[in-house]
Amino acid sequence: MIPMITDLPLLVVLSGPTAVGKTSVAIQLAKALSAEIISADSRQFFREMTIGTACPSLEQLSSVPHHFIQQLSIHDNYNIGLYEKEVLAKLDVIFQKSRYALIVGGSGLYIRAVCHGTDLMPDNDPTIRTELKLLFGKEGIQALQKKLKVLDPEYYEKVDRDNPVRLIRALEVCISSGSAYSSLRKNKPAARKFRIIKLGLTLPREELYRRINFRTEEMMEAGLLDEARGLYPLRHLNALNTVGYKELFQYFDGEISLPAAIEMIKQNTRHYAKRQMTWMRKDPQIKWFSPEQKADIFKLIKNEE
RNA sequence: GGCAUCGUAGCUCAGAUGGUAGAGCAGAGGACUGAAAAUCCUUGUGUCACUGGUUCGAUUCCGGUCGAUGCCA
Repeated sequence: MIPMITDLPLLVVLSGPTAVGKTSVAIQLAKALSAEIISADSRQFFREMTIGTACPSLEQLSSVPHHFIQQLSIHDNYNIGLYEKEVLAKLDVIFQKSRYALIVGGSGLYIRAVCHGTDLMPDNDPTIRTELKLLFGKEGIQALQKKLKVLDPEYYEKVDRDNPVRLIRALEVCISSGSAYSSLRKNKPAARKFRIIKLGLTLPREELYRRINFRTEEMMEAGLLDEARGLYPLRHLNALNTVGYKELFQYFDGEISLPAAIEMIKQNTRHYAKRQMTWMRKDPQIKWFSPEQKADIFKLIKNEE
């Protein structure tokens, strides 16, 4: 017999800009639903980064089972393809125990990978990327543009051509797969064995910015400076190209004063929150709430049944 | 008190030998399928401190006022 649609378990997606208060809402919600939490914060994956990523506290982590938190080292290479696969596997396990699972985080692309799916792409050979970076360093963006125009004229027409990261990604796929990047991008929603409800937390801009400033000060008091100093020798790692760390590295370099670095952290966090909102606003499925509306959120989820 | 310099976009500052002005940053908007807390794009009208004068025309020149800074007393 074909299962009724409502027999499918429910994945509750909770997103929103940084510092909006996702963690505490998520924990209360998870308790109320007996759900486990999957993190979708691409920097909370790394165990070396705790204070600067506003990682949930030990009490918070022990009050509800969490997954995909500090499970990686900053030395590991990770990407959304792996994340999608691993989260789907984890959800299979969670849904054996519970009708609900909660995925919480601010990394829109990672959430998209779980909900919508990503197209299958060849595993990337790191040497290709290294070579492309080298080419970019030596000959500039034009060299990448020229290459892409030949290998994938269709994508060349639509990409933001001044964006080296995007050009390099497209090129590495073209080179390692032997076919055009655009031909692999199907963008078809993947089949999922669960239903999805998307919730977003938001606050008026001013209030959010106030919270960001306050949280930055809290991080400094909690010892972010020491955490960053310990990671300073590893600053070249991608995971450390992160707000809260890169500014302090500049301070260690003697480029800026400590107060200036702290101001930069606040500012760059605001920029980040703004980009998150731009991404999330685009998704019409997200139902928006303020972090205080926990009861309304709970009611909405129950109405899904 | 005297002398000097300065007062231009939220901030830091450019600039026009007189024809009402422009950058960086901030702010705002946007893009983004394996680096995503990353990366990239778009967006600048403001009594040019105030007030008289010269001039067809002044924010630009001259005088005064106020404010800031520095030096001298």
